Amino acid sequence: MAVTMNDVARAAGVSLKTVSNVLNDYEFIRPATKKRVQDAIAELGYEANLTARSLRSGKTRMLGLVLSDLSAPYYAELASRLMKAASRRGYRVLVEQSDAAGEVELNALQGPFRQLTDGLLFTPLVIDADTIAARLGKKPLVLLGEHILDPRFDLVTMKNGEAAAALTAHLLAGGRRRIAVIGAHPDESAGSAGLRLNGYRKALDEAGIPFDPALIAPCDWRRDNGAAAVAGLLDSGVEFDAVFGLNDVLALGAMHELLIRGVQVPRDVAVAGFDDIDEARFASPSLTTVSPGMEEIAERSISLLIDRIEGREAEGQAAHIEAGFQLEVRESAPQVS
Amino acid sequence: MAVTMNDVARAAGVSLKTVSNVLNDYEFIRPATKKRVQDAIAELGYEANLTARSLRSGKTRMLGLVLSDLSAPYYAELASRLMKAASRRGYRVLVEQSDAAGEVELNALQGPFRQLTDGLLFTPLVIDADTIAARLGKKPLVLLGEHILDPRFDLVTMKNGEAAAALTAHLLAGGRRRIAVIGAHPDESAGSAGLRLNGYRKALDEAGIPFDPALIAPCDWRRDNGAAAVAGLLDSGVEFDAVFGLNDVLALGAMHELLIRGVQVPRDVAVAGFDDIDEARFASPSLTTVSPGMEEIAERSISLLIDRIEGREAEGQAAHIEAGFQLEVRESAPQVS
DNA sequence: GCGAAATTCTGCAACGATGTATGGCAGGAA
DNA sequence: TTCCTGCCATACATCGTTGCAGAATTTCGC
Repeated sequence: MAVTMNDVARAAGVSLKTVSNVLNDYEFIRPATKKRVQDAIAELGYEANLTARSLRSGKTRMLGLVLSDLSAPYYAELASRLMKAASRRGYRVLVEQSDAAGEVELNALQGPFRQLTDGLLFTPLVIDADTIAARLGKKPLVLLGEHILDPRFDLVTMKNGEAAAALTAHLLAGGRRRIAVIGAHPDESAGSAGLRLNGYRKALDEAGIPFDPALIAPCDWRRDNGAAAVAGLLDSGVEFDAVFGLNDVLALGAMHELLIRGVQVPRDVAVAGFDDIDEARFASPSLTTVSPGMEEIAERSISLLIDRIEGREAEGQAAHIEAGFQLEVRESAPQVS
Repeated sequence: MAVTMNDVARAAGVSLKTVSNVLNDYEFIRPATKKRVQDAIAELGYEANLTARSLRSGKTRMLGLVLSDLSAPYYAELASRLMKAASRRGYRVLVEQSDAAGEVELNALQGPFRQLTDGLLFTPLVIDADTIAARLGKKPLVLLGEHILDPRFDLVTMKNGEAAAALTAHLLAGGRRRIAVIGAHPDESAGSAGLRLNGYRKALDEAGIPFDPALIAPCDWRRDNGAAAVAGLLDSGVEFDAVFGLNDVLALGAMHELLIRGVQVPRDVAVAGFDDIDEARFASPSLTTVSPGMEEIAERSISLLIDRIEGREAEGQAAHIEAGFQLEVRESAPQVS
């Protein structure tokens, strides 16, 4: 049986509550008493029981993180950073993989998962704003990414549209005129895919290049889909001189397929991605991409969520935070002077 | 205020304890009573308070997973699979990143983290068997990987030595004679690095090829280290016709550096890795590597740990489980007939 | 139709912490 | 001297659940 506060109290010759007060930095404790208690704690090796504390206080000091799949490099890096940022502030992160299943997303909002956490970082992929609003309890929620842009919810994201436009402009500046886009999600306009596609179209417009739907390949954001999409384009005979993967794994999958088919990158087809995962820098050729300021995203979303939890942030108005981005020009779509 | 068991009991006209019994599938409950309770639960939208349950029962139905860094692709994939396997059995996984810091590893063993979990999946990188034994409480512990081989602890791992030998033999069969090894950990023999290096030496021995220490590059298992190690080898003028990265990111970093320097893969230098991360298949050229049967590792380690927790597994003797492996021959070190 | 056994349900006391209310004891003001 | 205020410590109730022991009811064998 573990050491409890009662044991400490007995050993120190004080009441249970005094031990509690010492632990919680209560102001009015005589230094001598405090020391006696602390000595007893050290001697007995007492550790506070977090479960009991949670039951009594209603706080768990855990944050929930809901994302589709932790094995996707972008999410893995993000989760790692979020966990470190949370840890610095005395919180842990409990991850839930939704696999883009609506049921899991719903359960994360209201089920046992919610109970275990003081607040939620949520990347909704399936359910919509009204569903969230309907199921949302009293605990704080911060949305990540931006499948949902809604004044009711806090949101931390990045300048998807701007970044995609900048990347597209870079490809155009390199002389590319027929830029295929891989990973579009036709049914969804507010999500990252939609916003990035918009950025692409905006850049085309500004350059006076017509938009050709034949260049847009819809698919889920997985490496093998990127490869398959490029295979489809090549087989269908659509001409293109660049590929914009709406995220890095798509671009890398696409690049792999191009190289297998004997298409040279970047000579024949330039390739660009989005996310700047660690792998992009070490691909061959290295991948031109957008670095989304992930550290900023992690830091600010954790800060915002914890501020909400601890009531430091004014209620009533949702925060919409947009992290900056940076173009990482590498071999797959180099600068052309 | 949330709905409690008391509210349900009142609504169903039974005692608090009967509600508890229904929830816990107690055997002797009249079907009619059970239904009344279940209806009341449904009507009130009651959800069990996990914190209270944990306090009372001493179980959290959470498993701890301690690894160095979730953003490493191998760990990300492993964590994802472990979480799914645990979820199927009604457990959650709480991840702790140690960053290979001994202090964090110690705290995971005995601190608050331990309290929050019913059992631990632990990849120790710094602390040794005796330290673990000294700090180990009563809760089950399963070691992952094999930096520690000790009869006191359960261990789930793979045939590191055999696999490395098979991979080396494959390189030798391809006519390679000077195989550089990247990512050795000179101070540690029982860890994955040591075992894989042993496998390499064994294969060399069997082929009658002398071992050359100049070909062994020690470094931590990070992509940029792989690149730097190859750069070092090239600069130092050591001759080699193959690179064996002790894991995939090392191999991929190495391959990147080779290609940048104009060394052709596999013509001039073959490259092989270890882990078969998703990325290996889509690298250019695709990476020859060892697939470690990760699904088996995930499934069996979760099973073992939960069996221990629930007392299904006989105490007293530690299980040492070795998952199988498979050679994935790809472009970077192809089959030579 | 009786006692024993099986079934069904209940009350009480924990699990280990914290919030509230309050009780002493100083010392300074009245 | 008396009263009040500020400091320090305490007792008790409480968070929502489950284990234990036992009460009440039914079933069953003979």
